[in-house]
Amino acid sequence: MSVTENTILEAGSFADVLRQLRRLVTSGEMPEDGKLPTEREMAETLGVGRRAVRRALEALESEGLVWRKQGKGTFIGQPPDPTGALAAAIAGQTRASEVAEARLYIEPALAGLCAARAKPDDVRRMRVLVERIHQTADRNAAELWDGALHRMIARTAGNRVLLTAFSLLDEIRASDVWRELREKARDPGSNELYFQQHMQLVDCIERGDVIGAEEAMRAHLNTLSERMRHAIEDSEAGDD
Amino acid sequence: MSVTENTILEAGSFADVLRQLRRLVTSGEMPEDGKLPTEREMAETLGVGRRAVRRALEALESEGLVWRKQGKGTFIGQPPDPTGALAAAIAGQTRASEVAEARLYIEPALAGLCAARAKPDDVRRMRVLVERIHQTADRNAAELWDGALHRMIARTAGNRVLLTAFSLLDEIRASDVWRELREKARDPGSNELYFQQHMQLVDCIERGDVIGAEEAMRAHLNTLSERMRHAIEDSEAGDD
DNA sequence: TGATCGAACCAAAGCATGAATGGTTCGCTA
DNA sequence: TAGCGAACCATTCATGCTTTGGTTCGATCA
Repeated sequence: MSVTENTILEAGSFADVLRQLRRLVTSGEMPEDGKLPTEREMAETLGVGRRAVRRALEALESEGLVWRKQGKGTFIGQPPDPTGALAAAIAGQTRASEVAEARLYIEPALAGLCAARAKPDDVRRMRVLVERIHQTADRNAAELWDGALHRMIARTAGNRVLLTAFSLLDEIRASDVWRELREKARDPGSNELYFQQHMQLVDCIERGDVIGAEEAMRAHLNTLSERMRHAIEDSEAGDD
Repeated sequence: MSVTENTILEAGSFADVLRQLRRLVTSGEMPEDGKLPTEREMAETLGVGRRAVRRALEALESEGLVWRKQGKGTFIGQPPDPTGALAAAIAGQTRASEVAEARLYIEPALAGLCAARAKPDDVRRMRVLVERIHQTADRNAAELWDGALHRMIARTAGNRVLLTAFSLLDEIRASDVWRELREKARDPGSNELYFQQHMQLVDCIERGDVIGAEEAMRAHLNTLSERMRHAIEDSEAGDD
């Protein structure tokens, strides 16, 4: 942002509004749906023209802090991706085995492409995520970091169609039924193994080893679904 | 269908209606959107109770000839899949190379699963499609049959998540930009090669050869994208 | 002269209402 | 008992009005 400093001197209209709105947005207050007041309301509340409010919102939008939609409103954060609706639609119809199977085909492909295309900076960020997964004590939080790592690999692969397919899987996994399934499948003894697998995967990606990355991802997913399968069998045996 | 024959004797209401509606549906008449009259209209037109119409429609629906939706109506054929909207959204953002790449990962996976799960009856229908592709003189029509074969393989694979991913690809390929691209890439000399590849693919599927089916599909897609790439380069060279 | 403001208009989205339509239940009749 | 007619329910769609961001224009003031 190259905000002209002199405008601040002018009884503060635009820059003033920008500061106030930025504080409002970043403070994490506001209703849970993240919807801000309308531009007209803000203008009146802040005692300033609508034009000034719009300029401030444009700045915040370019920073990715808010997103706007004509006829809808201004919202905090990033615009929702259209994958969610589709994922919800098919989530109810799919069995766990189908999702695991699909992952076993799509994620190794993404890992391979990622190995071919990742830049040093990408690898560095992946290593940070691997660290976070391993160091986080709270397993729920660790799973969020794990998801972030897989998403990052998918994004770095640089194929939007496969990324959409992955997002579909990711959304299904994020649904409620799956979360509790994963909690059942949790096994503290496996953490060390997961860490080694993650490290091996990122190592392959770093040296551009496509086949190796695919294999590493496949091995990782296999141990995951193995654990999951055991948990399902146990719980089903318990239910009978 | 175990329609009780005696009902026909009773001045024919249900069985009579069923026959009339089946003829109406299979005759390929009706408006292009495939929407049938409302149940109430049909009942009045045929001079019969709504209940009889509903029973007939239930039979036709169980055969997959029509689909119905509360508040919407009764339609000929299969219900549309919800992938369309998402496909349209990402179609504009993706390059041809990305789609080809994604195909190269997803379709071999589907071919492999298909080889593992196809029943003799499925294989028989695939062979019919291969015949049709090869015997149809009109290349536009032949491409429709080709699409049908790939879709059938995807469906027979029996994984709904991967099927959704495939549908996404399929929708993108069906969009206008892609159709004209395929027309440019058309090469009459390749027809014999495509036929052989299709035959080899179905052969692998028939004998449950997972690896072979994957390889065959991969080889097929590679020649396709090879042709496509040449066509793109030629047209770009021509544009300069 | 240049920036800001207020007002008005445009286009996209939401919302409320009513009609159409498949899904369901009830009592009546032959 | 099966069919019929009627009524009611839940979902979907069409319609018109309102909201809201996007845009333009002239007026105002430093």
